[in-house]
Formats: sequence, structure tokens, C-alpha cells
Amino acid sequence: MTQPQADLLHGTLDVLVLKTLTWGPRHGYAIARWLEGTSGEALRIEEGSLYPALYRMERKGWITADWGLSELGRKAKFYRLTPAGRARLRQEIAAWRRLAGVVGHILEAAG
Amino acid sequence: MTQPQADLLHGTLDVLVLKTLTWGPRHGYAIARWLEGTSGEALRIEEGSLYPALYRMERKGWITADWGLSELGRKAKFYRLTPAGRARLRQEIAAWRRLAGVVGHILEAAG
DNA sequence: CGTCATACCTTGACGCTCTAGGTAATACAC
DNA sequence: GTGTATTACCTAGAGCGTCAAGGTATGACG
Repeated sequence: MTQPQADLLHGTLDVLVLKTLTWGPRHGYAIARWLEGTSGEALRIEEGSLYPALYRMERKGWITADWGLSELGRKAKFYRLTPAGRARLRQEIAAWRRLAGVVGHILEAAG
Repeated sequence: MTQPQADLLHGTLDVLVLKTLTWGPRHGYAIARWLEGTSGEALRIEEGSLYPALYRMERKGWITADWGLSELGRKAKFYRLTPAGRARLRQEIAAWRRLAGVVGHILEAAG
């Protein structure tokens, strides 16, 4: 009965993950939990979206990963921003602001 | 040399088109020109995105089309909102506001 | 005669998200 | 000790939206 998720993220996952990592290294599972929590559960970060996104960004050199131990003592892969990732984040934030500004302006106009 | 467009629209085309049609019927080409103009050329509406979007939404019953004559006397297909389209527009605006609010909140936080 | 603008349409590649599986280890209840 | 939930990772495939790059046809302009 559960409805499909209807593309909640609209291509914003990369920028959200990059931004999350500005607070320090985090493993994938923690990134998902943090984004969901910070959004007041408005976002659902599906693992089938998250892990491919992490590999993508690692391949592009925006983040790097090291294995370590989570807060609960389990093995976990910690990701952190590279300088290229910080630069990319700035670009993506700028692009998002442009889009949000334009779309917001059009949608809020009296119809 | 021209860079690829990098998914400027992020899945917002449907809601933008629906909103455009609240100002009255318009043909595809005019919808594209209007959105580009209103956005101060910040948006580029590719025809390969627009026309499939129009068919999609017509198939879903959100818009309907009639052939007519453009302002310049050429044959053109005029689209207009159906009641279902208006309902859908309200939903999509609400979804957009939620997403924009959450993403904006996260991205604007001091990193 | 060539070019630009209007107005429509199609195909294929690409990329992102989701669904729906899977593994493995720990923690806790019964 | 057996089942269940949680943590933490991973993958395959479908679906869908956007873009690039083509195409048709008409009319205006020089």
C-alpha cells in the first residue's frame, strides 16, 4: 500500500551530502540519519540513492573515504570533503540558490 | 565547446509549466519563451524537455490541447489547465515549498 | 537566395532516485 | 537460544526526466 516516493530529492542529494560533510567526517549511515533528523524527517534518504551518490562523488574526487569505527564500535566508512569537494559545494549552493530564487519567484506570483 | 547543461531544472519543469498556464492558455513555444523571460534568462527550456513534458501531463489529464493560431498567425497547439491540473499544481507547489525550505535551511547553516 | 524566427516533433544517451533485494555484526527480549 | 531490531554496508534493475542533436514546415527579411 505504501506509495512510491515520487522523487523527493529532485537531484539535491549531492549538495546535501557535501554540506553535511562540512561539519566533519561522517559515515554513510550517519549522513542519512543526520539529514533526516535535521530536516525534521521531511527528507528520506534511501540507501539505494545514498551509496551510489557517495561512489559517484568519490570517483569525481569531491570526497574521500577511510574505514574506521563508528560511535558504536562497528566498522564504518568515513567520508570527508576534499578541496575539490568544497569548491564543488560552493558551485552547487550557488546553482541551488539561483534555481530556488527563480522557481520561488514564479510559483509565488499571484495566479 | 559549449558545456552540457547540467540538469538545470532539477525536475521542476512540470510545476513551472502548470503555473504558467494559470495565466491562460499558451502554446508550447510561448510557454518556453515566457519561462525564460520571467526568469531573466536564468532558465533554459529545452524543447526536448518541454514537449515530452507536455505529452506526459496531457496523458495524465492535467492539461488539454487545442490547435489554434498563434499571435503571429501560425498554427500552434494551445494548452490549458484542467481541474485535475490545478489540483496537481497545488500539490506540487506544496512539495516544492517543503523541499526548498528544508534544503535552504540546511544549506544556509553556517558550515 | 540564404538566413533567422516561429512552432512543432523525435530519438538516444545519460544520470538520479527509488524499490527491493542482499550480507554481517551487535543488542535485547522472551 | 531463538527471533527481532538496529547498525552499517552494498547491488541490480526499473522508471523517469533532462539534455543534445537531429528533423519538418512556414513566413519574414534582406
